[in-house]
Amino acid sequence: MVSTPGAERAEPRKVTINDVARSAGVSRQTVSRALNDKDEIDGDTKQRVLDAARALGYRPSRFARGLVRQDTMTIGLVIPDLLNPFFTEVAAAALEAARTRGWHVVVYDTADRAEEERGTLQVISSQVDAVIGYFSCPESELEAFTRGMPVVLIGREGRSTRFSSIRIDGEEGVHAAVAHLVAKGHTRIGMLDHHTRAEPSIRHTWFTAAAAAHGVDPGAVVGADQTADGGGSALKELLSAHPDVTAVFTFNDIIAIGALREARRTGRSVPQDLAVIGFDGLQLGALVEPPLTSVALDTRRLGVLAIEQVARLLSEPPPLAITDLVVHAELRLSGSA
Amino acid sequence: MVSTPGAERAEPRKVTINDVARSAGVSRQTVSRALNDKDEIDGDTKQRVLDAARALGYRPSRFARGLVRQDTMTIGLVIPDLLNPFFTEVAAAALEAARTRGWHVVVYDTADRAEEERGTLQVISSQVDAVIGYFSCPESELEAFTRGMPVVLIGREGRSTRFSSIRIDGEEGVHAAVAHLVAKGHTRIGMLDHHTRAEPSIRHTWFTAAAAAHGVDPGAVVGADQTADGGGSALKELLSAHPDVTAVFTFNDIIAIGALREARRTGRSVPQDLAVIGFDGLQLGALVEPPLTSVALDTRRLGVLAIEQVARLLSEPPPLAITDLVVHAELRLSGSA
DNA sequence: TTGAAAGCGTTACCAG
DNA sequence: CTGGTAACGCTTTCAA
Repeated sequence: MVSTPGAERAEPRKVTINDVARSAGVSRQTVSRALNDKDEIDGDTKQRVLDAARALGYRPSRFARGLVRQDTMTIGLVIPDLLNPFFTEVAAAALEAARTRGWHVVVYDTADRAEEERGTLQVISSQVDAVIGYFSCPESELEAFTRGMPVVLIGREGRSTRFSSIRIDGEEGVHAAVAHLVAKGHTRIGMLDHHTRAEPSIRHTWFTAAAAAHGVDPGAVVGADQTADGGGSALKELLSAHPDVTAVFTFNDIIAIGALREARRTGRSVPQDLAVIGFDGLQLGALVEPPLTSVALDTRRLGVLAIEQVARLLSEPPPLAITDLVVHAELRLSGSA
Repeated sequence: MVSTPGAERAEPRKVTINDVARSAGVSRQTVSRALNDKDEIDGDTKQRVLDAARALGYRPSRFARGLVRQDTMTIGLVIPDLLNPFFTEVAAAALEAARTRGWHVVVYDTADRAEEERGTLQVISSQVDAVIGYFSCPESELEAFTRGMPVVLIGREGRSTRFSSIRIDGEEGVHAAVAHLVAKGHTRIGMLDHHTRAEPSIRHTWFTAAAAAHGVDPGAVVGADQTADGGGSALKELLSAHPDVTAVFTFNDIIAIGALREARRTGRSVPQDLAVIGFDGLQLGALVEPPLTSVALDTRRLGVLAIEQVARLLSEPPPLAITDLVVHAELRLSGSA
């Protein structure tokens, strides 16, 4: 939980521009000139001011400065887990895109907990000019906390027109993945979904549809934590419940990688004994053995699109033009299937 | 490069508290009361104000608010590459530690480029209350840009007392790594250092000393980019120059993982044909095959210590108490050596 | 319960 | 080249 802010302020009262002015025997404005490197100031005076400022340990207040020169954009980026490479990749792309615009990005990691998400939502509106995030709370709540602020949702459909959202469309990709497995002769395909808070994931829906389209029974599904360990345990569970499964599709690459490792541990070779296809197409997938086949999307594009959409929202008055922002995920074949 | 900030402001002039007051037919203070949920206000009035605020799309200025209630702490976290899991782990820990204090963290990814680092330094002082970072520029420059602000350096010795720094001490760990390799019968041990900007890395120094202590020739060293691909190419280069090498120590785990993959590609089995020991002890090391042996440090602790040190700096007037902040790295044996 | 006035720390705009 | 004055948008204090 977010504790009382500012509990640990520095003891000494803040040194202001006035203190520096007094100490240097000049006026505030002159101090301002010296510090902001204006040229309309005498060399000696400037040096004297700079010295005084340094001596006092003066640092301009970013609030006062921001108040008068309204030229700073700060974006809040809210993600459930920075250690999940998917979000790291998105965040890295967003940071870069923001940097080219001179924008600052405050990152909030909610540890995938509703409580932290709410805490963040609570404070964020007074800290940033716009929000990009992967939220799991209901839209009504989002709405309440972000009123009047541009919000871009990633990996989630925005049902209200209040929010922009960037959709991840993996329907065709998942279809292709199942088709590939079927073509390879697999007739029993399982899925390691993620442990959802409520409903099954959309990726699961895609899987079910694709399986049905190929006459495959989509019944072998277990939930997994979104970690490699979670993927390992889930695979174990899946195989013990459905020993005839010879291929698995997973909610994401992290889970797939855990499954890969579990398969290895139990002496199955991949893809011969068990084929594995993940989702996300993380760079990480290329580092494991065998390299991971995945329904891959462009995480970089996701981050960049989000920043671009914020820019659009900022310059365009509501209501939102209903641009359909989509990142498509496509099957990328590699060693694991 | 960081472009002109705020180039894309919203067209419509900002709605202020005064606009809301006028629209609701009350005074500023009443609006303030309504929005801040004070109880000294009539229910109807409050509702009317809230409605007006929503209708106008009003959002309080964080600068004005920050100016009057000085209770927000924002830390700048500067790292060379968020996609490098080492920094991701440190960042995640720092974010979490900051969150428990109610602090906000602005993350800057400098893409490992001096130019971006300078750009960041340039703007950061007017955006945050303290800085935590992995910098490569000279201290004099750091000093100039962060005057009067608490600064905590990670993974780098602070030579001046102007900065706090958290040291990574891997001397014993590297010694143990070399000892382990020697005990396994390796007599020709190479190192994949990182491509440094200037001098060889301190890790290389540790390696040289450890090798000497064990009567091993430490001459087989090549530089590598800090990526898996970089590690792969570097291993190729090392082995072609020194075909008798049977074990390598690497600057970090990412490079080691690349080396692992390259070894596999060229048909060498690890650790039989080639032993590999990395540095950092990333979680990622447990996902590759074989699991990576590494001189491991507690990245989480690094991030947490940095935040704690900022807190200390904030409450303690300079000059800095010379606390020696260290994170020790120790050999963690696994499959690759 | 509400409003008027006084800042918070800084920079912009004019005078001098 | 320098200083006075007026914002910037908000909250706090004190009266009404």
